[in-house]
Amino acid sequence: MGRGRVQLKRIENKINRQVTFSKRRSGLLKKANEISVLCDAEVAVIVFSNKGKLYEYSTDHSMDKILDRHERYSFAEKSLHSTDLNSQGNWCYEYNKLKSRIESIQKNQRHLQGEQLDDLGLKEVQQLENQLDNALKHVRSRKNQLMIGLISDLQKQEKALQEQKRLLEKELLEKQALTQQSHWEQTQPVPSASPSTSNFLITTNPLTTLNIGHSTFQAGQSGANDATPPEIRFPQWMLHP
Amino acid sequence: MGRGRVQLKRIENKINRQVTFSKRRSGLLKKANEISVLCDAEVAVIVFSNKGKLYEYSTDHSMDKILDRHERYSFAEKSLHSTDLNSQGNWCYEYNKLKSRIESIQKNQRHLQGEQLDDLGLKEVQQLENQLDNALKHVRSRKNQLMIGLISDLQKQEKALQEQKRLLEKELLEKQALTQQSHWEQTQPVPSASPSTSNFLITTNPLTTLNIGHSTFQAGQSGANDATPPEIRFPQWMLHP
DNA sequence: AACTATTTATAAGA
DNA sequence: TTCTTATAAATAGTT
Repeated sequence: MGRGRVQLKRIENKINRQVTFSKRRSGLLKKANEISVLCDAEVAVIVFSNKGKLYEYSTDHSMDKILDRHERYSFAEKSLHSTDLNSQGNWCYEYNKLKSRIESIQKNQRHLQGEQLDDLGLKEVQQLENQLDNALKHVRSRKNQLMIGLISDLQKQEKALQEQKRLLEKELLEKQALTQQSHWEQTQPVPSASPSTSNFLITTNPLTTLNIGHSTFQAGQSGANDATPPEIRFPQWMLHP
Repeated sequence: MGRGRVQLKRIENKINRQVTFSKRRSGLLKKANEISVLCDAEVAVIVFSNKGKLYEYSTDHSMDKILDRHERYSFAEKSLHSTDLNSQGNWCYEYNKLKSRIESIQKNQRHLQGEQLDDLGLKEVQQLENQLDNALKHVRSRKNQLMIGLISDLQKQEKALQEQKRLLEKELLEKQALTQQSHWEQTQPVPSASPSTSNFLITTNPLTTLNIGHSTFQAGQSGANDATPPEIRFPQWMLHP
């Protein structure tokens, strides 16, 4: 449909493929809706782009219902796993279903970790490579985001520290002035504690707050950092990229 | 698409509806296959007729894989299933144990696919990056291995073909010689058929064997290629890396 | 994202 | 169901 007969094989030009995907995807979903409405059928369509994005259509927006029905329908080949376990009823059936599911997931996961690749063909390996490449892009983007966040936090912290330093210096000057004054006037050997102390507490506050913020940000990391002193420093990897 | 504009509403005439269903169903599945092949997408289509009969298509015949991926992608409704089953004793306990195990594996898997990265901290993201990088290396190595194997096969094939060609040429020369001889001597108007034919069969053998290997490699693609001639060629992606 | 020349899909008819 | 055919839709290539 269009200017030129279409070959049923992968479109190699990336741009073209993407454009065709977009057009045909909407066409497919439209047709799915049409047959569903016109013929009173229950339809589910799931499409993953080669970049891993999901697009879907389902009659009445009830994807789960349809997938459930599908699962129930393909109930034929299930006896294979649960033959000798049939005596215990469907709990056992469900249990073994989960078990085989775990196996299949784990197999997939091993592939994603670059293990157990011998049972994959060329096409599958190619797909896997694309998938991993894509995942890596996402992960690096997330890492970048986190690093930018950390840098911004540190910059705020730096600013707060400078402000704190400024206030302390100011306080020190005042104190010196007072001391000199008292020395001169021979009165008030102890400087008044209340204003200066309250000042100190206030200026300390931002630092504490920032540390809290920082640890919140790091919360997901691991429990192994518990012993780390509240010292501000860059992680190793940040210093050696 | 046909004689008359189509109204997007249920076709009331039963026969008509049935016929339209049949036609559009095959159209839908065809288009699903097309977008899957053309755009390298993973597609699943499930259709239940209003009489409850199931029709389906899935890329590479791996419906379960795609449905799993879909479920992983949209994982909101999980608690729904496990809550009402809590009351049934220790089968249920084991069951739920497996279930939570699946969830944890799937979470990890999502990370390996570059999804759901928001709940990861910097250190974890870093680890993930390394892991993926590593996996990618392994996958590429395996890919390389497969490609080298394929190339070596093709080279053998080439060699066999050249040998075949050589024999055919030789045979042709002999035949010509015989013809000339017979022409000259006015005897043996038909050249002896038996040795040349048996030679031909023997030399054809390697080609057939290699084609079997090749089609095994392509097996995952689709059933629509049946009409493709047994031509020897590289997959497109191999020519444009 | 729009625009067409074409190819495809398919509604109606047989 | 299947085939044919007129016509509506989809879409490949282009802008």
